[in-house]
Order: sequence, then C-alpha cells, then structure tokens
Amino acid sequence: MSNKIEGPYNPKEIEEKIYKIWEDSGSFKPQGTNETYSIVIPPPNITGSLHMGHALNASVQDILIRKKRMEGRKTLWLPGTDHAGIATQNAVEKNLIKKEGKTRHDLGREKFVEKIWEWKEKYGNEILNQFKKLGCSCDWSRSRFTMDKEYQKWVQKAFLHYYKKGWIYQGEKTINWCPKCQTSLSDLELEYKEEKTKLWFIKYPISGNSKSKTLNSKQIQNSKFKIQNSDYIIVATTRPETMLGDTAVAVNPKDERYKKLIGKEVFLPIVNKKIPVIADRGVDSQFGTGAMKVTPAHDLHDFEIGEKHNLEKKQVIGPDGRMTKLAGKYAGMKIKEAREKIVEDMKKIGILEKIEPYKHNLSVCYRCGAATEPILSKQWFLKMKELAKKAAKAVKSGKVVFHPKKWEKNYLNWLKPEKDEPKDWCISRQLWWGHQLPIFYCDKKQKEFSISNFQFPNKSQIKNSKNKNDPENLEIRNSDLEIYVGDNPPENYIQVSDVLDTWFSSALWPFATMNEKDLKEFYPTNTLSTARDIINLWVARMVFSGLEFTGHEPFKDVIIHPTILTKEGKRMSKSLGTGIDPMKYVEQYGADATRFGLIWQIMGSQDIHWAEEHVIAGKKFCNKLWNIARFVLTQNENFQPIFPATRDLAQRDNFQSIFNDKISNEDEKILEQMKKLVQSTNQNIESFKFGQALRDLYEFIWHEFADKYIEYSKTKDDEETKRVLAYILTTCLKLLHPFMPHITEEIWSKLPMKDKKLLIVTKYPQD
RNA sequence: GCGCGUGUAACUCAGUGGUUAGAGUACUGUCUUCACAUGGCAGGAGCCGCUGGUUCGAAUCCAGCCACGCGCACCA
Repeated sequence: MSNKIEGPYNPKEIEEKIYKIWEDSGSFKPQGTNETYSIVIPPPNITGSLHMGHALNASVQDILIRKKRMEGRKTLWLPGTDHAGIATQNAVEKNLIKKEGKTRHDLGREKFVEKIWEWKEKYGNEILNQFKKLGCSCDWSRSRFTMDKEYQKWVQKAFLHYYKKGWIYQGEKTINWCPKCQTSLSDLELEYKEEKTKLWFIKYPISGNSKSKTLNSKQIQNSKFKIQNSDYIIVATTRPETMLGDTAVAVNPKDERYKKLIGKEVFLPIVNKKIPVIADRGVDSQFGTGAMKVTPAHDLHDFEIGEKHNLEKKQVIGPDGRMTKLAGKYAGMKIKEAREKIVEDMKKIGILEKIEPYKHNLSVCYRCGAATEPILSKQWFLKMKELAKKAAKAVKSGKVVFHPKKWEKNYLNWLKPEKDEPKDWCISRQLWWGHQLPIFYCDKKQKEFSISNFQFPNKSQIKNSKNKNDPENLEIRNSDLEIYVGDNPPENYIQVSDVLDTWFSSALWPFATMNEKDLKEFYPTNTLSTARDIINLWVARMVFSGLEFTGHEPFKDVIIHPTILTKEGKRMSKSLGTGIDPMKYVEQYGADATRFGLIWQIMGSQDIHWAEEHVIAGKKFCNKLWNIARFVLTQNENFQPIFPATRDLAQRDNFQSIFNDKISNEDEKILEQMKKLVQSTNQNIESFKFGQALRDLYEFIWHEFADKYIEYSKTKDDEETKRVLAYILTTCLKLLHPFMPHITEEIWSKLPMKDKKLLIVTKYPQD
C-alpha cells in the first residue's frame, strides 16, 4: 500500500478496500470487556432494495455504533431481515405471474412457499449488501431472519404464552379485509385516500304508521306507489349496496325528531323485511338525516352497535368482493355493479330521496392500495388492554424516551388503554407466507369437518398437556376433535392454515434475535432508530412484547428520524416513480459523500426535502480533507503527533507544556477551537443532533483549519506548527470517522505512526 | 372536526429577543501561486408568508389570517 496521498480523492478504489479491511479485522464483532452498547437494525423486508429512508437510518445507527466502539464499549449492531408476510407474498406471486403466467393457486401452498424461500435465498440479503456498501459496521455473523428456526420458537412461545393467559381468542367480528390480497388486516395496516363519492338518501317506510299500515311488499315494489312524507324515515349512506345487509336503523336517543319512532319498525325496501329502529348514542344527529342504517357485517362502527343491541349480522358481501347469496338477485355481482343496480331499482320504486356529492376517506390496503372491505369474519385476536397499559407506562415513566419527544404523543395517542384503545389486535392473516398459528387439531372420528365452522375453545376449556415430555403446551382431548396448542404437535394433527400478522413476529425482534448469552450481554438494547410511520405498528408492539417476555423494555432511546420526501415535498414511492435509489449516489459520489449528504440534512425533526447538492458538497468535502491530509503529511516527514486530552488543553499553561512555549496566538486559537469542537461533537451525537455535529465539523475543518490555520502555517517553518497541524488533523479524522468512515480510515492508514490501530477502534476524542 | 409541523436568498436549509440575517448548491467576476480548479479570493442576491400586538429593540414572543404538509377522528 502506498503511503502517499495522491489526488484527487477517488472513493471507488478506496471504499471497498477499506470495508474489507474492517471485516477481516473482526472489528464489527463485539470486542473487549467494557460496558456494552447495542442496537438491533430495523429489519428490512426481503422484497426490498435500499431506499433513502433506509440509507438515512443506517447512517444514523452507524454513527452511534462507531462512536461507541471508538469509546471502547463492547458494541453490537445486529442486522437481519423480515419475512414481511403480505409484501413478500405479493412480490413473489407477481413475479410468478410475470415469468410463468401462474398464480399461487396454480402451484398450491407448499410449492408456492418453496418459491418464496428460493426468493429469500436469492434476494433476501441484497439489501444488507447495500448496507455494506454504505459502510455499515454490523456484526454480519449475527444476521437474523424473522423465520429462522430459533426465531420461530420465540414466535410459538409468545403465542402460547398469550393463549395461556386467555389473551388470544378466536372471534367473529367485522374486520378490515383486503379483497385483492385476500386477507384480513389490522387497523394499523390501513391507509387513507380521499375519494369523491355520493351520499344517497334512502326512504325506509315506517311500519305501523297509520298511513303505511296498508303498505305491503308489493306496494313498495310498485313504482307507481307514492309514499307520503310522514310515512318513512330517511337514511343517508355512501354504501347503498350494503342496505341489503341492514338489520336496524339507529338514531340518537336525544334526537327529538325520531324519539317517537324508537322501538318501532321500518320496512327494508327491496329486501322486504322489517327491521327495528333503535337508539344509540354513537349516532351523530348532525350527520345526514340523523338516522343511520346499521349494517353490522360491513362496517366496523355498525358492528359495535350491532353487538350492543344484539342485531343480526347479515353478510351480503363476500371475501371475494362480490355479493353473496344473501344479496338475493344481486348475488354474484361485484360491489360497484350491485351498487348501480340497487340505486337504479331504488329510483324505480321511488324510495331514493336525493343524491348529494360527498367527499370522504377511503381506507385502502397498505400493501396493494386496493380499497379494503369491512366484512364479518372469524379471526384470531390478541387482547390489548393489559399490553397497551404496559407499553404506555414504559413511555410515561421515562423508561423509553422518544427523540424528538413529540412522537411520544403519537405513540400514547394510539395506546390509550383507559379508553379501551387500541382495539384487540387481529393477528391472523389468510396468507401462505408467514408463521402459521401453532394450533393443531385432529379429527378423531374422521367426520366431514369444516374448520371454518368450528369455534376454537378458549383457554378455560383447554388444559396443560398431559404429556410429560411436553408439559408446556396445551391440549384438549374430550371432544370429537382434539386440539393442541404449542410447538410439538402429536402426529397426524393438522395445523390451522392462517398465519400470524408479520408484526406479531417482528414485535419480538430485539430479543428473539439473540441467543441466551447475547441476551445477557446485549439486551435490553440501547437505542432504536426508525421511521415515524411504524411507531405504533412496530415500536409500541416491541415495547409491550419486550416487557411481557423479558421483563425489560427492549430499548431506552427511540430515535425517530425525519422522513425523506422529494424536493417537491411529495412522498417517495416506487409506484409513483418518485423514489430515488441511494446506491446511485454511492456509485456516483461515494458512500461517505452520500452519508454526508444525508446527515447534513437532518436538522431537528424537520422532514427532508431531498436535495442532491448536499451529496455533491460531501464529495467536495472528501476531496478537501484528502488534500488537507496530503499537505499536513508533506509538512511532517516525521509524523509525531501528540495526543493531549482536550481537558488538558483547557488551560493556556497546558498548551504551552504540551506544545512547548513557542506557541503562537494562531496556534492557541485553533487549539482552543479544536477543544470546543470535541466537546460539541460529543454533545451533539449524544443528543442525536447528527446534522449539527456534521456541520460544525465541516465548518471547522474547511474554514478554520484549512482556510486559516493551514494558510498561516505556510508562513512558519517550526516544529510547533507542524505538531499542531498533525494534532488537528488526527483529531479531526477521529471525530469525523463515524460520519465518513472510509476516507478517514484511508487517510489514517497513511499516517506514519508507530503502533497504530485501525481508526475504527482508535479512541474517540473526549472532553 | 381535533391535533402537530412548516413558511427565511433561485433551490435545500440554519439562525428563536440585541451590531450590517447565515451555510451548502446554483450564479457573477477574478486567479492556474509550489495541499486542493471537486480549489482560492471577491461579489450579487432576502418587505425572514400576511396583518396586528408586546418591547427601547421582533425573523425570533403573543394573537389572528393565508398557504402547504402530516397524524388522528369521521367516513351512516
């Protein structure tokens, strides 16, 4: 290796070489016996390639890890990937359709899952390799995947634990259903899209009213029949087609207009059935007509009202997004089609009062963007009350701290256990890819048996296993059907086909990734850095999972990094074509320049309107640093920097004792500034102000050191000046290393010093 | 509807009571002098969203308004 610094700086040659040196040296592995410091990486989906948010987050974590490592802490940054249920299943199936023209159903579950595993082997680590190109100092030997065998055991253990507590139960509720992905979704997996639609006002004739006593279904069907004003109650709806599943009309008990109708019945037109008028405080008298049609099977709010009033749940829309048999003549139609037909029919009968334009938010699937459909479905739920309490307490008590603090509000706002929020978590998914629920059954009598009609027992009906080898698990043996819950089912038992929500397993990430020895050393972890959109989806669930299964909060500090938007302030997304691949910058300007550009833009909690010019600035800065180093080296043939603690530099007397008494005003000034920079850099990193720390370093190195001191040094030719030059350079390299690791390590390697360690493990300057 | 955030140079952003408001990028002029032209030096560029208030003094504090973004709720 040449010890000469030859310009200009060319990252391409250097970064890969340096990375290999680090890896070969074993520096990424935890070293020494000092206090530990650990971070688990938010595991990216195996579908993914790096996006700007990943690159930013990786840079943040690497800064922390590298600084702590240089401080001598026994440091672990644990990497890995997430199987990402829906996202991966969709990606692989899309690929399958494109390449082979087959859907997953053509292959069958087993073969399709095999395909996904092949995909995982092929692409699963691609994103981690991109982290390597950014210079991330993860301990790759500890890389984990959320479907590793050991991890799977944790998932089963967690499920069984909750089941035994009676917190996991099977229930039939109206849940969010994605007709495209063909699975249930939790409330957090919805996104909202504004939709311009209409509000249809429909007349429901009142039964028992003097004038409508004579009303019969034929009359209602008869388009010539005119209903008098007082003979009906008008409801407003955005979903006219769901009226087929109405089982009540609800009004607010305080609403004078409808008071006398409470308890009476109305005719449900088209269906020709009587349904009751009920009173419920959840009805907003201000909205529409103040009377609301109740469709428990197709609206989450209506479902709750239905439960309260014991209403029938009539499912008229199926999981395929088509009308069911119960929809009568509309059966088999798609929702939109049925809507048009029904509106047409209502017009004919004369029960459509009016149509108004209306704007509302449509809930869409966060993975495929299709409009979700609330449908009645048998799913598995996890009771949230106690867990939410725990998670809320962890933050309220200050054991888990968000940075910036404002995100705590977001977190607590979702949890609100005193308000019975969040609602119980729907943890089952009708997917093929993921952790299957560890529930097994055996049909003893070999009868025709439909699992979908079977209500699984809850904890009180199910007992600990009698099997002495397997006492942890649960089983039930006294019915025609034997049930087993656990991880070691008896032979010939069939496993429930549903899989767990991918977030159920990622909630265990901070500890399920560690073996017993590592758990003792590195858990709880210190810092978690992630994006704000998964605060509830992931962070909250990790907190209560950690508390539930280990008794500890899984981390202390949670950094919510800014979101990177396009220059126009739009969301970066692949589908919109607004995404930018950070690897492009790594290729073009180098990893250090890319990291510089990213970190430069983290100021406070402001979202970032991505500006490439800061990456260019990073590249220029690399070159500047490169040339500074060359200059200092040519001045110092015998490079013998001394390394005073900056503490000692606080005293003028000490400058002199360390740098000899020939020290000049310029020397003193730069040393003083250097001392302050060491302090502020430490403080800024410790308080997660990465952008500020980097800007200060840039400002000092370029405008104080290079522009002023180096220019001054050209007028001098004495040992003192050379030593100051050497001291400032080496200190800057150390301070800057966590931000721009490759170039600093490369320059460091060229300094002719004795007994030199790699910079990555050299002591970080401290005040 | 409730809440949060933002609005400063052409662009991306710092600055949160006190000289003449800063940086990076872009722009203009100039210099190849021996660390660096991915550079040096010099320079132009801003009713600090609008209106009002507090103050000796406001980009900064307060109120209202406008614009944009985000979260939650509603979404019958």
